[in-house]
Amino acid sequence: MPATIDDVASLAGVSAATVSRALRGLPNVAAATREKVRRAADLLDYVADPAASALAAGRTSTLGLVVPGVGRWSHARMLELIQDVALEAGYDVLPVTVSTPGVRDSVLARHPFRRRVDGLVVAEVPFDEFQVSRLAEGRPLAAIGLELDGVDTICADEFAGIAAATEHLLALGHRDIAYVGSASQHDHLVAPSARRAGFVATLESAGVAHPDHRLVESQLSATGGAAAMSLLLDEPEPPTAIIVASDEMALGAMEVARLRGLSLPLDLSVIGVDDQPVAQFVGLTSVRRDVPRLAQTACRWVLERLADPAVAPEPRHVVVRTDLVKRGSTAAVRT
Amino acid sequence: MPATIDDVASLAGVSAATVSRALRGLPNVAAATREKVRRAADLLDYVADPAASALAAGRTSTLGLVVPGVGRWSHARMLELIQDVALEAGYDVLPVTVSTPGVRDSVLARHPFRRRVDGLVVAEVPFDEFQVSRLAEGRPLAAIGLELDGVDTICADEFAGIAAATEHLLALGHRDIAYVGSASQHDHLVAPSARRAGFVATLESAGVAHPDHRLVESQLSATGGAAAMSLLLDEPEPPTAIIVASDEMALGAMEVARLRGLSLPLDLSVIGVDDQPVAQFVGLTSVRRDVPRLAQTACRWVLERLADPAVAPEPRHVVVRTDLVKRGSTAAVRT
DNA sequence: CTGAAAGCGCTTACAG
DNA sequence: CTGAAAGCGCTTACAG
Repeated sequence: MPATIDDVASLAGVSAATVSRALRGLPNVAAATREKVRRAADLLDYVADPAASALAAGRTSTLGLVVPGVGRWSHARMLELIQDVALEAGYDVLPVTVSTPGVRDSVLARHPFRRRVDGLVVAEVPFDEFQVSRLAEGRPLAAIGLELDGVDTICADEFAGIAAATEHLLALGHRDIAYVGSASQHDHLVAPSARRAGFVATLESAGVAHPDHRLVESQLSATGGAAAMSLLLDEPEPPTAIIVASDEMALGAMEVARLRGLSLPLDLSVIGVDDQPVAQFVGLTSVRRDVPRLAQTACRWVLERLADPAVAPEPRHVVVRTDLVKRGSTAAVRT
Repeated sequence: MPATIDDVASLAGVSAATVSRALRGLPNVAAATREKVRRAADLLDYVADPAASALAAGRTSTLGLVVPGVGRWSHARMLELIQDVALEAGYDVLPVTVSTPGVRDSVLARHPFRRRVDGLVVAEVPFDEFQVSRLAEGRPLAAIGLELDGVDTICADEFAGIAAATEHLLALGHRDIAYVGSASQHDHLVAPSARRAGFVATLESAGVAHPDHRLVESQLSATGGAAAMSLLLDEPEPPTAIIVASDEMALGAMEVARLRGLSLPLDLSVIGVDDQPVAQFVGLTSVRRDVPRLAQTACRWVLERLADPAVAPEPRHVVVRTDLVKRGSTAAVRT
């Protein structure tokens, strides 16, 4: 049986209240007392029971996190980054993965965070204002990649990123460009619509056509990229360049293109999104998103509001710049 | 403020004890009473406070999970699968990602599961018996991909999988084969050593050489595969076939090979591990691991022991078969 | 089948 | 700076 606060108290010769104060670093504890308590706690390998603390204090010291599966590099990274920031601040993180709209609804119905977390971060999962407030139940919440009025939001400048990618291809002489976006369109999800809009707007202002069959939707995975590429290559006249919504997709797409006998980047230019480590290795041109910035900011905002409920009375909305990293996967169009 | 058990009790006109019993489906509650209580709870949107339950019952209804980061498809899948099984049984999952030996040691020091979980699953994170028992502190634990005496373990037959892959290449006439394994070698981690052994043993029994420079180690990611491939292709006489330890690695490796002007599979045969969805799409020959079986079994074992501490007094050790799925990325050696 | 009461292990005003 | 005491919201023997 693990030691309790009373064990520590009697070993240190003080009251349980003093142990509690000393160990949590509260003020108004004599330095000598604190030292004595610390030694006793160490000796007994004491850690406060989180359930008892939560019940007594009315705080769980846990953060909820909603992510759309962790199959994608950027979401796996977000999970790790948020866990790091939270742990640093003495918070656990309770992640829930929401892979489909069905799961999302069952999550909403099951209240997985009810009384379980003090605040939460929602990362790129399609929720509207109402659903998000149902999840939060009055607790601090920050959203990544969502457009929501009442809560803190941070997202990458997806429009500018894809616009830059499109311009890059135009500058290389491409006039038949395809865009493969995420299949999970949603009013409040920033990426899918902003990217698409960045693509379309750039082509339009250059006077270049963007027929519907050049706008494809697929899963944000290598498999999804491979599937979309197959589709595009099945057409009588395939595009000369393609922008896909993640680097994973790009890898899958490039592999299929090469399987089909295309020589890259001569026959086809490819651009991904995220600029995850592999992009540099395989020379993939990619729209870099500052994933650490997105994840850490969202997490810190929640911690801030937890520490001081009066901070930033108005919801914060930040857009983080994206950068096009040009590499060898894009080249001048074949003439 | 969310409703408490007393709110439900007074609304239903019964005692808190009866509410507790009725809602948890315990026997010895009149059907009519149970119905009445359920309606009251629904009306008040009541969910029992997990902290209070945990404190009173001495159980947290939470499972701990240790995974080595979630950047890899198989680990992300395991997280999802285990979450599903656990939720089904009324348990939450508290995952901790351990990406480096440094993090592993700090996890051991910080007791992240102390009083926080009822049992735990450890998936492919290098722990020895002593460390695992320190984590478990007497609670049920199951390990995936680890060779440990005192606890339930389940792993894929990595030796047979890589042996089959190697035989396949030999049958295709390859005599210069490279193997790229995981950089995280560890006495108790099954995959790295079993795979390597399967590779070496198969070549030896066929009388084929396996010089040291054909045994490479790298990260289990597309980046790691790309890096290893670069290394191998820098040699004066590159191998004609390569087995890499994950499908992600294979994608990275193939991309680099093609970038360098090789034509696949004519100039180079490639085999991955896992057979994740993308493998089928890009025609990658891969050693299929039954990830759902691994994850679900481990999770169920823990739940079983939680339900009945007397079950299976002896630790269980199961090895799950692997299957080589042959596709177009492997072909006869060029003559 | 149901209820009253104790207790789980903490934290937090309140006194001193 | 420290302690005694109440209380957080449940569950669980124990009685009936």
